Amino acid sequence: MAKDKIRNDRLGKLAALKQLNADPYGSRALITGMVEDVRALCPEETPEEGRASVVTVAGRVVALRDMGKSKWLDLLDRTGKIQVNLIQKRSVDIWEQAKHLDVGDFLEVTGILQKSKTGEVTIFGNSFRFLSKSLESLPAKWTGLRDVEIRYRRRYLDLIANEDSRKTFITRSRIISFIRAFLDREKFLEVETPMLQAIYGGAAARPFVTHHNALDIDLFMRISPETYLKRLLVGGLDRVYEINRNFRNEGIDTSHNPEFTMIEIYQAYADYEVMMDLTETLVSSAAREILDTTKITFGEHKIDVAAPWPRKSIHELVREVAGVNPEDDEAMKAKLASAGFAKEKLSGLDHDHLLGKVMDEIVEPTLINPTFVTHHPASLNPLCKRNRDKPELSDRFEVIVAGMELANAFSELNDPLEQRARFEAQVARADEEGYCNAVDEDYVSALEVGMPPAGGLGIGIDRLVMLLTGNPSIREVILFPTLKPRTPEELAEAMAETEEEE
RNA sequence: GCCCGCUUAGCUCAGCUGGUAGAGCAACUGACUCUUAAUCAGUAGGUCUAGGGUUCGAAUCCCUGAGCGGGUACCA
Repeated sequence: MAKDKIRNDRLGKLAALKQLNADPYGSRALITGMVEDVRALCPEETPEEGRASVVTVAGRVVALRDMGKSKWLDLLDRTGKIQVNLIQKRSVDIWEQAKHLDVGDFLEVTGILQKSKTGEVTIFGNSFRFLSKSLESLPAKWTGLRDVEIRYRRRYLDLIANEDSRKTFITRSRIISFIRAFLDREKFLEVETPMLQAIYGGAAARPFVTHHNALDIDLFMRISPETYLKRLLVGGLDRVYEINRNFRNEGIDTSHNPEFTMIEIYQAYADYEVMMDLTETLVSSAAREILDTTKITFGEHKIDVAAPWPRKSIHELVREVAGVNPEDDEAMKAKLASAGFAKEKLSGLDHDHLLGKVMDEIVEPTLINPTFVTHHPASLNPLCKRNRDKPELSDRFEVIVAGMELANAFSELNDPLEQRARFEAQVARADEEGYCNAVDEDYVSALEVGMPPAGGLGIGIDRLVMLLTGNPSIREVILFPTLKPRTPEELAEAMAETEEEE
């Protein structure tokens, strides 16, 4: 195969370099700076003899133009590309090594920084050193790498070949840094709470189960850090947040990955309305800081994340968007049926679930710009405070953008007696709702010690990054999204299991 | 889970109603000291996703499986 042939050729070059006493896998490079910074040092005019500045950079060769006794190459690091020229005459002693250069190799280059005749910033190399010899050819520079399966499984190739992808992940990192800086400024404390939990809760999702050998107990990968963060409010850490992974054992699609990054933020003495202010400020200022604009193109949609965002109750939205009376179950059923839903599926739904269905199916797809959807039925979330005036509703909101749930927040229930009662009701329905596996007595007894009223907020970081980078698929913003195993050994194993099942 | 689509050289892709596989780039050899998708001349490279079937003959048609993508269901 061509692939093996290339590898053998490169192994030959590796051996040749060793013959020349050159280490193909060099160590520490003493660079002048990153490519971007070095480029900025380049003088406009060619300097006089003896006054030129000598710089050292390191990076991967991504293009090689061979002209016999001269070679031009492009060196890439995270910040950009810089052109390098090597001439036999100027670097006689290492010219033999230069003959073994390939696209893909990492080099350290030292030379004079000045523009070429065509105006390109160039390092005219006096010397270079191999930092790493590549044994596999990179994807063709011009066509890039489009095969999504290779892009996800071998993300390093994607990052080398596709600048868009590289930018997406750099932006992701900057978004997270921005959020941390923002919350630190507001005197929030970043904390870490258990990912291995004996009792899981804080959301409605099925968990991953794992096993601890020494304790000989099953543990659950957390579906949410919520109850642990609120224990910290009880402990007096009155503003906390955690950015980390949650795990939900459910379907995979363009907005769901089994492990995903959430930020949860809890602020004592606040409520859900304070969290609305926080959410729209956080997101819109992140956009302004990182994108320099609040206007975003997302798939088909033009979205503006500038604050303030409209705040609408579920009842208002059902009335305005779906055009039905939210108190009239039959009208909602008729509406859903006319939208193509099977009547037999609708008959089993109670009032609260009917409302949820109308929201999910009819209202949310129409919400493109960020919208606070408020006052969900209290029965749907046992951790959420009831609305004072309408106790059948909760003081809660979700943020919907481009039809997708971006954030979820509420005033935290801090009455331990009501909390226990709601947990018990939930466990009784656990089979159908899958909300939690047991009453979390430890959490309830924490509430009995006393938890201040608080606003709690969760934002899906992956979805926020999707929004701010204009990527309509969550796999484009997760470096290594969950995929089925594909290596020969893994495949053989998977096949064997399939056969056993049959 | 169900439905639809995709899978051909290292990469990006052609390949019609079935006639035995092609291009560009990358690679290799040679020429070339200001190129930048370098150029020029030449060479090599394939289990057409896997298995089975129909056929004189299958990348192409049929069946089964795999991976990936999209939709749908599930996910308050």
